[in-house]
Amino acid sequence: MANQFGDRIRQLREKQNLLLRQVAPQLEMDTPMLSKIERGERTAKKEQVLQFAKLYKAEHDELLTLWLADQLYNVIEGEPMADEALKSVSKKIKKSK
Amino acid sequence: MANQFGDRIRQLREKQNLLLRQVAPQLEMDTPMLSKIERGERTAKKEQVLQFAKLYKAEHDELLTLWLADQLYNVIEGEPMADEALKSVSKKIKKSK
DNA sequence: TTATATTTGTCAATAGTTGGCAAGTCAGTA
DNA sequence: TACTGACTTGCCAACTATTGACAAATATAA
Repeated sequence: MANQFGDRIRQLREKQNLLLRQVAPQLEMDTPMLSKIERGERTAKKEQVLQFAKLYKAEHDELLTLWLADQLYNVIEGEPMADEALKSVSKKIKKSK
Repeated sequence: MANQFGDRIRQLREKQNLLLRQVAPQLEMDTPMLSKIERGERTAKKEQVLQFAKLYKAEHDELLTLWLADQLYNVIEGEPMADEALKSVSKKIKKSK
């Protein structure tokens, strides 16, 4: 499973010398839950991505991109046609702009 | 919602002059269910994509790509960072090959 | 050991999905 | 106006997945 988001928020937390138990309450979750999110065992919800960004003074866009990428990866993981499908969606998006 | 897959299998069915009630039983589903899949109200499961391909003598790869693209689209629909996320996943995939 | 940090396991509650039926619409025909 | 055939809509019970929370286990350091 992909976990770019979790890896990043762990990195941010450690860089700021914060403990799980210090951060978790600020996101209204318990310590085990935050641990799971950082390790990719659970996924953060979208609103929480924003909260993480604020808390760590990180770019919301960066975290959101990682979070989205993880979800996309879960869809196409192991799929032989993954590349084609990704291209097709990219095209579709560009048109809709 | 994206429905490239549904549009395509409807197109295939109509091209071959088949009725919902003729096709549905071959996929072990009822007529309303097939109608819903074609209109994108429900999503086919992966095994069914293969069955559709056989039934309509279509390329499995083509249908699978459309089916995947629909799912990807649902993840990034309306997301401002969609493009970045898609690119990031494409890169990641190429590396893992 | 003891204390602190993190991870693991489990579970009930909740939310989401599935398959199927009954009833509905719609178009064409008599 | 009915009738028929093709498709769609609405609904719901059964099933599956996800959630949040807790206790307990493990790890790390003094």
